[in-house]
Amino acid sequence: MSNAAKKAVPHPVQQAERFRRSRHDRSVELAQDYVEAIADLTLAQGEARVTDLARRLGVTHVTVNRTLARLQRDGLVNTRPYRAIFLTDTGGKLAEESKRRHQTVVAFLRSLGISEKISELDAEGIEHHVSPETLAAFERRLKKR
Amino acid sequence: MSNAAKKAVPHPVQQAERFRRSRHDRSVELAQDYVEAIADLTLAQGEARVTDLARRLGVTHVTVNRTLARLQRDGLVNTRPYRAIFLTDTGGKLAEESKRRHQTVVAFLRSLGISEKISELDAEGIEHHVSPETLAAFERRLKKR
DNA sequence: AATGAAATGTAGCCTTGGTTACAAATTAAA
DNA sequence: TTTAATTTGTAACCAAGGCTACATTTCATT
Repeated sequence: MSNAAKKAVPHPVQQAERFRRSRHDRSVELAQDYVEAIADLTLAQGEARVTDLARRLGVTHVTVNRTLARLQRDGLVNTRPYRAIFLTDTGGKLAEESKRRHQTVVAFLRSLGISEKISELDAEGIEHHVSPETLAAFERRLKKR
Repeated sequence: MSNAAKKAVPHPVQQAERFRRSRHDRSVELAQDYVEAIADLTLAQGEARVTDLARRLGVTHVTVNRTLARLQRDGLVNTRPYRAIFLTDTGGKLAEESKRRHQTVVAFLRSLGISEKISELDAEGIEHHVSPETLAAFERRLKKR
């Protein structure tokens, strides 16, 4: 049975597509978490330092360091040894977008009667997988009542 | 070091907690995707084979192979060289739970007016981050109209 | 039963994201 | 200004999850 398609399985290719996207999402999540944290810290204390990020993200400063190198490579941040970290324009935009998305998801969950704590917790994972369409639906719902 | 806490930042520790959880979630996602796929395939064709899984998950058979080794190590599947893959009791339970969660999330998104395609796509990413509380809220909402 | 195709396994490499241990630079205090 | 503490950087390791290339097994077909 080479080419004959007698599988009773549901659309293997499309399935694969889904997993691929969800895998790709994962690679962007970290970047979003970082730029968001950097934006917050910069706002709150004037600058974002490696140690702050480490504490905030719950990892060691080493991990932060190497991740920042990648983010710089990808054009999201500017760093110089022993200096504060700054977002590039691209990074800044990503941060804003992420923050907005995060807030929307949290507000939406809250509107379903979920506690603040759980809303925040779940949103952290969910927000990265919400497409523009779904985000729009959330916002629609929030306005509508 | 240690005890001085004079940061103006919002609850760094709790923040870190969130990230930690979301990181942990990621490590469980793959397992869920695999057991779900194995359950589906077994149901649909009587057995789950490496190649099917590879096609389904959009990765090479090599990746599937090594992942299966990990799943076996973790007690979710039973595999023997050149044989079909079977779920353990634990694996089976996880698969069912995952499937139910997946369906609920999809149904919930659909109920918000989101297209089937997008619902499926987003659910794939979202479902892994939905806590029992939130899932319950989704179900509540689905029943309530 | 022999042979060729398909499935499965293995070796070895890559990137990401995490770690500890140690080195160097910066900052704060004596 | 020297010294001590803190912050940042670097080296070297680990596991997970991808890959390609090649070897082996199984299966189908003649």
